[in-house]
Parts: sequence; C-alpha cells; structure tokens
Amino acid sequence: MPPIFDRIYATVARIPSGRVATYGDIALHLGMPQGARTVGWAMRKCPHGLPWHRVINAQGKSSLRGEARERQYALLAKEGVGAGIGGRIDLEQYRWQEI
DNA sequence: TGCGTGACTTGAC
DNA sequence: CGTCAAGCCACGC
Repeated sequence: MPPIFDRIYATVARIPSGRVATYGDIALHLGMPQGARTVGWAMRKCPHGLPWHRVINAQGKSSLRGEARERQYALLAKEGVGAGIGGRIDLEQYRWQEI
C-alpha cells in the first residue's frame, strides 16, 4: 500500500484535459471523506508533470494566491475550462465525473 | 509522543 | 451572496 501521497498524485494524474476535480472529490475517492485538507497539503509539493491546475476547491475557484492563481486559470482556459464571474468555474459542467 | 500547519469543507449569520 | 468558526487528516519537527 503506497503512501497516501502517491495515491493522491496518481488520482490527479488521471484527471482528463478539459475537466477539473475538487480536493474533496479526490479525498473521497481515496476513502477519506474528510481528508480534503490532506489532499491540499500533498499538492503543495506539486511533482513535475502533474496536472495540478485541474484541482480546485469546492467553491469552483482556485485556492492558490498571487501569480500561481492566474497561471492556473490560464492553463485551464487553454483546455477549454472557462471561469465565470468572479473567477468561478462551473463544477456542474466541468467536474470530472468518472472519478 | 505531541502540536502546529495547510492549495479544504460545510453550516450559521 | 460574503464572512466566520469549527471540524478533520497526514506530515514534520
């Protein structure tokens, strides 16, 4: 059984282009309904090659600050994921369903 | 072994 | 719809 970190990274790596997942979704998928913070904590490391930009919070917004935040929205926009008013992404439309 | 910390979440006001 | 507070998890020191 690999560390929780690896399982989180493996799940993030499976998120298809043009789709997004929330920290809570990933945590739930790994069997930790209340482990959203752990997912965020793990994402701090952000291993190279991981689609980190496809992970957002339950509010449909980026949890990053400063330039990293803008960078995330830019990458998502390039994949067709548009942010609405207030930089909010429509989870109903872009949420990764096959998780 | 114990405590602080963070890219969270949800329910009240 | 914005802000606040409390709950929850794993890791590092």
